[in-house]
Amino acid sequence: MAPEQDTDTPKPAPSRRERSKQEYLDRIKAAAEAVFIEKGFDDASIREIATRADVGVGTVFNYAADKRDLLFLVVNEKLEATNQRAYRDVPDTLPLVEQILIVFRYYYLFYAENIEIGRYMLQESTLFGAGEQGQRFQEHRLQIATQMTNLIRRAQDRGEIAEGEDPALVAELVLSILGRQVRVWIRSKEPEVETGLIPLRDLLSLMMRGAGAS
Amino acid sequence: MAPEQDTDTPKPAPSRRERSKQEYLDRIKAAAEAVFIEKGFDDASIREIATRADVGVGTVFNYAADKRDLLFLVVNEKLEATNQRAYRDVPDTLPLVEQILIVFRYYYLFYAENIEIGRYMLQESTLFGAGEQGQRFQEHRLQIATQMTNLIRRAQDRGEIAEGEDPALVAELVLSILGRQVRVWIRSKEPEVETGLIPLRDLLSLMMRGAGAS
DNA sequence: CAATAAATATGAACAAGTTCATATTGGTTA
DNA sequence: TAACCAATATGAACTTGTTCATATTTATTG
Repeated sequence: MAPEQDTDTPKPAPSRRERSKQEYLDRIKAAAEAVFIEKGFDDASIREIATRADVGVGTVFNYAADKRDLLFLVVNEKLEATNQRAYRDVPDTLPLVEQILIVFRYYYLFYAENIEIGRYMLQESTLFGAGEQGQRFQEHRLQIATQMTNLIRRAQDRGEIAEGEDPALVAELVLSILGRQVRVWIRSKEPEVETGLIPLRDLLSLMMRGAGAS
Repeated sequence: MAPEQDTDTPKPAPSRRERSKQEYLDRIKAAAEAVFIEKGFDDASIREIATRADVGVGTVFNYAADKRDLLFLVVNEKLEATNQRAYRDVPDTLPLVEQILIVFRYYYLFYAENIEIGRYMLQESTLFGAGEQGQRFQEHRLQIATQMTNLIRRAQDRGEIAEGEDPALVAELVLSILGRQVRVWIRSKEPEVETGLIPLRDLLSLMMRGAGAS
């Protein structure tokens, strides 16, 4: 109950400076999230975020390299949480295509929950990689690829995927399908999750059986 | 030799105003292209483009809705030309995968020719659709899908693609592969065309034979 | 505690995209 | 030609992301 360990313990009682820093960060993150959700990325202004966080404009840039970085400061952990949940909830007994669709549904739900920001995220995800949060975002992508590869490898062990195939390559194909379809989907006026999943099922089935003639 | 037909002919002798407009447009396009190529998208400034075109800043915005629109005013026709050339040069006798790779090589060459702008284009292509040039860009994408569908339909006629498959769905899968790989490729430091094409061949082959076990 | 150094906060200043009221030009009508 | 209207050009002004010299706060040392 008493966390009052001496120095050198894993949790050496945060200094006043560290506490202050954390408080600033929390306030900025909260304000940024609110404004981004209210107004979308383009119409959100740093000045308004700073004001709501009760912080100087310049201070915001001590916590995020730029506006884009600020957005990903807010969404990165949400993204990671979504991903965690998605793979945790995949039943081990379902056919691969159904498993993938469950994972994809989580992603679609995430984007649907906040369309404006989701649109912007997908757009930026093409290149974004500089800055701390950009780095983190790209690492998250690697994780997604790894997890999908594992899902496919298990399907291969079950005999659903041909012996000789490289699970990583199949995963690449699966994520290609997701990438294009989610972009098409999110461009529509009011993207609806179940509607968006329909073409995914078709494409995944096609991928499984192959396009070539016997 | 004398194009001095009366009114109502298809080409009714451009009025002074039309000529002037065309000249302004030409000057702005030329200046924009030069500056975009010299400095890339972000570092190109409207003011410099206006100065080089010998035009007021405001005038630029009479010819393009915004900076992004200005870029696509310059690149849209190049893109369309590239696409034309790509499909014109596809031999009718090659296997489908090789045909697709020839088309893809043209796309990669286009992007490689001007990496900075290419990166920006791929990023914006996710959502860009408002404004005149955005419209045109999205129409171009539809055309790309149609052309790929036709290529696949012909392969189906040759017996390369299974009878029952929908060529449009197969085309969707092919373009999914392209979309992801070109994004991964262009994110690298110095994207080299032939290197970028390697994973495409693997993925297209996988697509043809299918991932599922016999 | 006083003095010093390091970390952090701050907002004025800057740069660049965009808007818009006004001026200019081109076409049309009397 | 003169008078009027519509199209187009223009740059001052506004907004907003971003930088940076300075002020403030916190930690450390003597």
